Amino acid sequence: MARTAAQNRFTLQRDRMLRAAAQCFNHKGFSGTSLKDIAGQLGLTDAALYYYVRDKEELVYLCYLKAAELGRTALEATNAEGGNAHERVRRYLKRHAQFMLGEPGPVAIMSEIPSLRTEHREVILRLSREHSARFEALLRKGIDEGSIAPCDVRMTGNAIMGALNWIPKWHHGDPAVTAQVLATFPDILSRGLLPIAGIDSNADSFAADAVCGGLKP
Amino acid sequence: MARTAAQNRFTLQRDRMLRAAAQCFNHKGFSGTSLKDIAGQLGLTDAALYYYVRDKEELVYLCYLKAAELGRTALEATNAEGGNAHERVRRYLKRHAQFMLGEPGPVAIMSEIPSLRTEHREVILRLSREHSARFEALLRKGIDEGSIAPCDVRMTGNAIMGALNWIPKWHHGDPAVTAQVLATFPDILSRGLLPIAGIDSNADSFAADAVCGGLKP
DNA sequence: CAATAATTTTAATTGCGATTAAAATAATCG
DNA sequence: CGATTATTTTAATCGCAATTAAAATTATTG
Repeated sequence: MARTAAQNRFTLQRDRMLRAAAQCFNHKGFSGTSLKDIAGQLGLTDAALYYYVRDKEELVYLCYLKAAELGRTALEATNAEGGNAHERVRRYLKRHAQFMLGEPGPVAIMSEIPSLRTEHREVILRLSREHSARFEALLRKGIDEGSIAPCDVRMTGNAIMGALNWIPKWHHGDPAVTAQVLATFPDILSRGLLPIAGIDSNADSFAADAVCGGLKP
Repeated sequence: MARTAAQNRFTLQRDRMLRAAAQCFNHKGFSGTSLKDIAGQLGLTDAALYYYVRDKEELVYLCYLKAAELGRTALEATNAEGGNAHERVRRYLKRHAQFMLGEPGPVAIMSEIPSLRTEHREVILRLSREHSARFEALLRKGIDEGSIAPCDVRMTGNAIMGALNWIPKWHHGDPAVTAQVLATFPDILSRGLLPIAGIDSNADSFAADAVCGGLKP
């Protein structure tokens, strides 16, 4: 249980590594960053990274794992605070964005999931699906209680998560922009969920639902 | 002006190449796809690709260029059809998604812009910014005419584009899902733009606007 | 059909980035 | 301090995917 000082240092240093890696991936693109680049950011030599990870694939895996856990944490923390579903969605979005852009981050965009080795890929995909499922459950709760307008929760979830996950693509670390994002994004993304008195929601979507039947992403 | 048959075949074959490349990139990730993979899809040898492009970087550039032009085309075509801004946004989203998932596509997710060579990167970024600007102008028009609720057009644009651009990430070619996406996405993404009688929009965002002042994508 | 141009392949080459092994340095601990 | 452990570096190696050159094939055209 009690971690030795060494174990702590190891974990801490590895986490610095993951942040450096994420930053490089987002700045220079995945194929454009070498282990040397990442090591360079930390004032180290590329070979030093192998003390912390088996290989580059594991490095990527750990980056993605961290990103996934961060999302889960954001949602759990928000749910723990209570409130109606619409409010929760809003607060979750803000918290998740805060994590991505601020302290625990930066977080790497998961553009290379397919090249993870099978076991790792499956872990990430499972976490990813679980997170989606929990978010969809929250949407459903909102629909039941009336704080969220009826909608196709899977597609709506995908849309919102997509917008959220894309943030690191155009956000380049400017603190003013960070503040702006945190101030506006949660509202922008949750606004479309509000029930509108007198409008029976998106009728089109329901028609499509009826026509298409079950889906299977 | 009149293109010879040969020129036509060349362009056609190159376009098949771009589609194969985009599909590979999205399926296997960028770092996971070799020229051999792309050539394989076309029943060719890797070396054959060099008849069509100078190098791999140019291949990626052309993929991205196509993706960018496709977005511009979708928006222009929609604007040409007229209608109020909210309706246009909705139709544009549908058309763009249609392009990405259907005929002219598939389209490659632009995850490797940073590793394009400078001139190419600048072309793509310029097109990208121009497209954002045009979309934001459409939002502004909607706000003026009252079909869209007042909002931070830059952030709202980013959010909507993010959700749109993320689609190829989780869409794996199932026709039923494609239909579902086209039927629901445009509504989901444009719903949040509707003015709501009795609600003076997202006051938070405006407060933030006042505080932050200018931003710099 | 001959000749020229267009397209693809075969067979090297090449270079870079990931990886490894062994040595060197720094930290920790009895 | 001496010894052991933790961390990093130096210096190779290694493999793979990109690239190239020349030859072979296929299409076009006068």
